Amino acid sequence: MAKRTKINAILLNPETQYETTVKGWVRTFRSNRFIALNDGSTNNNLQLVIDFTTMDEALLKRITTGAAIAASGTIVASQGKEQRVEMNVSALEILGDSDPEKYPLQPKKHSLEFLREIAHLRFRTNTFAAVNRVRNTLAYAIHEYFQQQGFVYLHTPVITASDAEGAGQMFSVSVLDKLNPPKNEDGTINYAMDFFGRPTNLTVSGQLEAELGAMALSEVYTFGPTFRAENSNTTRHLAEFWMIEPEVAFNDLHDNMDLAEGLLKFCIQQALTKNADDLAFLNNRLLDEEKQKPTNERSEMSLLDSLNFVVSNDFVRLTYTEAIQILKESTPNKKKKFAYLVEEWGVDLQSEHERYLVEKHFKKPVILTDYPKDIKAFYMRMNEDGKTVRAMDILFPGIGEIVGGSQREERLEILEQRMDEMHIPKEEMYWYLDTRRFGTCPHAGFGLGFERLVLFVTGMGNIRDVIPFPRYPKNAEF
RNA sequence: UCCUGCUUAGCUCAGUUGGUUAGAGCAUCUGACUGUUAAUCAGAGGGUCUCAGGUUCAAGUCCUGAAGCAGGAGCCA
Repeated sequence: MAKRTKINAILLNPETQYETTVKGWVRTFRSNRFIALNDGSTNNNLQLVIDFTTMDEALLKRITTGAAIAASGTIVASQGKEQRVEMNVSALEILGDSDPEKYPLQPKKHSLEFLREIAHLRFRTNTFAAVNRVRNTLAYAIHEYFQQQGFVYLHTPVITASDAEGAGQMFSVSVLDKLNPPKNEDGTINYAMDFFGRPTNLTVSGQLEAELGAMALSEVYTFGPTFRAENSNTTRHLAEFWMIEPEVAFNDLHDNMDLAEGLLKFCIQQALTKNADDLAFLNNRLLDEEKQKPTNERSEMSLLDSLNFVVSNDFVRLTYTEAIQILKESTPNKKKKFAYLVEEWGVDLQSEHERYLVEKHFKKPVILTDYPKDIKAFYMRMNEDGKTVRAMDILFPGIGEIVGGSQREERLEILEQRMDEMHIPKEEMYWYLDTRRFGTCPHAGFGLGFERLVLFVTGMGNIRDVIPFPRYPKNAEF
C-alpha cells in the first residue's frame, strides 16, 4: 500500500474528497461497519467505514480490537455526529492479527492498577498515550528553555565511585562473582579485583559533577536517569527516575528561584500549547473521577484551570522561619489536627505542613527558602546568622516537593567545616573541593524531578503511571 | 520500613448471622441486526474464591501466617 498519512494530519486537514492511506491499531469495530483507528499521532481516532456486504468474510473477522491494519480510501465528511471526517475504505489489509480471546485490552475503562500489570500494552490506551505525548513535550521543553538561554547540556556519569552524594541509599555496581567474591585477608570483599578497582554505585545525583562543569562553562544542566535504592512505596517515588539539574556560576538564591520558576512555567505553557487535545482528555478523565468523590473532597480547580493558574501567577516566596510562624498560628495546629504539631523552630516540615501551606493557606505554588542548616545538605551556603542555609524547595499542590535546590557554599573553609560536622570524607572529595580552591565563585542550582512535573501536568495520581516502565521495590518487569 | 484496607470469571465488582449446584455487568464465542460512537438484541461457554495452615458436621465467609496490590506516613526529586 501507499505511504501512510498520519491520522493527526487528516483530522487537522480541512479538505475532503481525497485519496489516502492510513495505518494503525483497531480500537473498536462497531456494527460490522465502523472501525475506530488510532495510530498514536493524536488521541482522536479516525473512523473507517467499510462495506461489509462486499468484503471478504474471513478478512472481516480479523478486524478485532488491537489488530494492526492498513487501509486506503477516500476522506469524506462524516454522516455521524462525533467526528468531522471519516474514510470510505476501498482496500484493507491486516498487518498483524490480535486474538480477541487473549488480548487483554477491551473497549472499556480499565483500572490503572490493572494497566500497570500490562505496562507493555498500556500505551494503547487513551490515557497512557496522552500521558506519554505530554511527557515528550515536557522533555523537549526542558531542553528548549535551557538552550534558548545558552546553557550547555552536560552528561554526568551514571556510575559513580562517590558515596558522598548524600541523597539516600545507592544501588551497587559490580561484576564480582556474588557466590564467591575475592576476599581480603580480613574477610571483607576485595573490590580492588572489581571492574573499576573500587566499590561503585549508580548515581543518586549529578549535582556535584554539574558544579564542576559550571565552574568553566558558566551555565550547565543535566537531564538523565537517577537511582535511589530507598524502600519507598508511595505515589511520588521511583527507584529509577529522571532528574534535571541546572547549575549556574555567579547565580545567587534569587536568580536560582527565578530560573526554576521560569522553567516550570515554560514547560507547563508548552504542554498547554502543544498538547491541547491530550490535556483536554486528561482534564475530562479527572472530572469523571471527581464525580465519584463526595463534594467536599473534590478539588476546587480542574486540571486545565490549575495549569493555567500556575502559568499566570507568581509563586509565593517565603522563608522557613516565616512558614513556621504561619504553621504555628494555623487552625489545624491550634486545634491539634496535625499529626505532627509545629511547636519550635528547627523541626523539619512534614507533608501535612507543606500541603497546608500550598493547598490551604496560599493556594498556589510556594518556594520555601533559608532552612535550618541541620536539616539540609552540607553543600548549601551558610547564611550570616550561622543557623540557616540558602536552600530553596518548590512545593506544588498535590505533589509536594517538585524542586529542591540551593546556592552552594563557595567558601573553602566553611565548606570543609560543614563536611567535618556532617562526616563527609574530604579526602575522597578532593575534586569537588578543588573548585573552591581554584577560582571559586558564588553559584547555585537545583534538582527538578521530571516525573513529578509530568504528574502535575497530566493530573495523574501515581508517579508509576507517568513513566513508561516504572521501577520500584519488588518491580522491574518489562 | 511502619499504619490502614483489599485480593471471588479475561476486566470491574456483588456474595446475608458460616449452610446444597458461587452471581451480575462488561469482554469472548454463536446467531440476528446493520450509519454506529464503549452499537443493539437473543443465547452459550468461562471459577484451584491469592497461597499455606487451623477452628467446625460444614469455610468465599471465622482464626493464624505468607505473598501481592492500593492508600497514607517516613526518606526525597
